[in-house]
Amino acid sequence: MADWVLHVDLDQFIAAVEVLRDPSLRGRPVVVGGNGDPTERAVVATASYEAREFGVRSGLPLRTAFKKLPDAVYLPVDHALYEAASADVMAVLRSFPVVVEVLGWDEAFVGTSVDDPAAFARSVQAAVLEKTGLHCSVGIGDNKLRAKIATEFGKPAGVFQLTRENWAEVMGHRPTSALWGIGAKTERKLAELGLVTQGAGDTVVSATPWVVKSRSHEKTFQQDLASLEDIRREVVALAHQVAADVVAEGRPAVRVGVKVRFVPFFTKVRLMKLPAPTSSADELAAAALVVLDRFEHGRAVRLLGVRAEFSDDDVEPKPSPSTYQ
DNA sequence: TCTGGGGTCCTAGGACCC
DNA sequence: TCTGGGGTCCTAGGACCC
Repeated sequence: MADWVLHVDLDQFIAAVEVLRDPSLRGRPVVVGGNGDPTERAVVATASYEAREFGVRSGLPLRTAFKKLPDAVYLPVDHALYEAASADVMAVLRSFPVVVEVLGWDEAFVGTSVDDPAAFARSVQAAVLEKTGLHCSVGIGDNKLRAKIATEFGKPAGVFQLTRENWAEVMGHRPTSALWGIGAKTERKLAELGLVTQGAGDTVVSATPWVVKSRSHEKTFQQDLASLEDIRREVVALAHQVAADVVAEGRPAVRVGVKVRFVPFFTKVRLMKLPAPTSSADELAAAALVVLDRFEHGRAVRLLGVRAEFSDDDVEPKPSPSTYQ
């Protein structure tokens, strides 16, 4: 028996959940994003494989997607539905004798000790499909980084194993941005330095529940805001939404931040430590207005955001090694 | 028909203290 | 007569991920 890290990732998760709700969508190009109105300021959250064939992918402006694919089905984002589906999938994973570390709605690390990880991965896929109707891909690795990267080679609905043995063969010719955590900017910097890739990574899969460190709400306005009066009103409204999350979290906020995206597309963030921790909507709104006053105003505003941050001190201690299997 | 929303982590610089 | 070194707190910004 050997220790393995599996990375389980649902295939086109949001689109797949929408197809489960409405099976008539199966096989059609489905695009989920914003309020489902492809003429609004919003971007694609997920596109089905049928839509991806036409170049519609996550992050693309909905308006651009609509130009490429006017006949696709456009749907609004339904967070509650995806959260419920995600919880079902995680429950299936936990039904195995493994440690599950949730990474997001549609992915998790699974730590296990088995002789045949590929066979185990297949049984996980079969269980997830049977219980939830959703397909997933599984990456198998000797650490988290390799497992995470392996998943992409297994999509869709497949299994791929990436370890010290085949790392150079599989990854050697790929750009550094193929690594998890390396994006376009870092890739460019590394290329200038001529640096090569390597596969050192974290092997500990932890079941410790994720503890949120901040809560935020932001809003892109369909029409830019010109008056300070409108801006202040929207900041107060966002602060009240954030306060509701803070109350639900049961921990007071210790910092308040305001994000302003000015026209044409220029974003600034200001933060302030609160004089005392609070969960009060009025106090958070008042603090947000104080922070708002510290911006240089004058340009029109296309987005506003308000964030509340929690103290690091009340976060649980690190998992002990005994949580590792 | 330009460019969402919700997060985390890291770095760097200034203020301040001993 | 001119100012070291170390530490912490706080804020701004960058980068990345889903």
